[in-house]
Amino acid sequence: MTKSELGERELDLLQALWEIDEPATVAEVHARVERRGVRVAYNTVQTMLNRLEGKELVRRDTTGRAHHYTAVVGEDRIAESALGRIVSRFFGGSAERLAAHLLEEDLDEDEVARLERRIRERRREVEP
Amino acid sequence: MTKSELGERELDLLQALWEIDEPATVAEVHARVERRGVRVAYNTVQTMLNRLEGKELVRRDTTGRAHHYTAVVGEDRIAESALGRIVSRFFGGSAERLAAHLLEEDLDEDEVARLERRIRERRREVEP
DNA sequence: CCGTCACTCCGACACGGGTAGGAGGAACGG
DNA sequence: CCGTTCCTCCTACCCGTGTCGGAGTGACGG
Repeated sequence: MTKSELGERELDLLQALWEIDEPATVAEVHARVERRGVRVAYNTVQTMLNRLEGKELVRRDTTGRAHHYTAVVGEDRIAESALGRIVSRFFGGSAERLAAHLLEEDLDEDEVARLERRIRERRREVEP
Repeated sequence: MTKSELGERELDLLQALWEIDEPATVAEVHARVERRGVRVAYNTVQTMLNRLEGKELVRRDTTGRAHHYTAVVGEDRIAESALGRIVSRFFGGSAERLAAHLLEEDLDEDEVARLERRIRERRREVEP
């Protein structure tokens, strides 16, 4: 059970780690999030990274002068759990209803067309 | 700009108001959320309802002994904004990518089939 | 008329995310 | 060798959500 309800900043840091995709120092993570337009102090990054370690969402390699952090959770898991909350709260727990909502409210014609093609392709794989 | 980032409990209360769909008292809202399985004190409901009023997400009619609260925001708006955050954080701002994700990860065959039909129906409306 | 009840109001506290300063120590450049 | 720089660690504070308790008050049943 993904206990989450991660804050925005925490997600920013995780995202930085996912992007870097290898053990990264505080400085590297900090640089990354700042380049994303998130203004935050170096120490703040460090603190939150350590807190994330406490939640076991991040692992820390303390060998060497600058410690290296790695995300322990994948982006998929976090995305899925965030999505799950939305689906269960606003769409009666039905991903299908969310899909229908996207269709009606958020996707333009071209996007719908591509989605349809995707569906057909998928059918070919599953149902030969 | 929907400033939101509403808490779970706040959403519970809004949802209760959406469901009741008419000016409701604290007692009514409380009863509603409790029946949903959310255990919370009457006073907590009152406090949060008043805080929601402060955020102008809820309006209060103070005529009469028991005040009546009404949601000022629609469920759609809140859902859309929550969804928007997910989309921009995890799907590069593209609802299409979210749809693709649902297709690959969350929908079963039948659901996909129904979605496809929906798409065709939509096409008939838009493109006669 | 009086006790009880049903509400509202005000105040309080916990917890967690967010933010950061300052101390202290290791390393590095000259 | 020495000052500067780069990190870590510890500590601290703010704010918002979540959670109530107790006081005060108007209404209502008997």
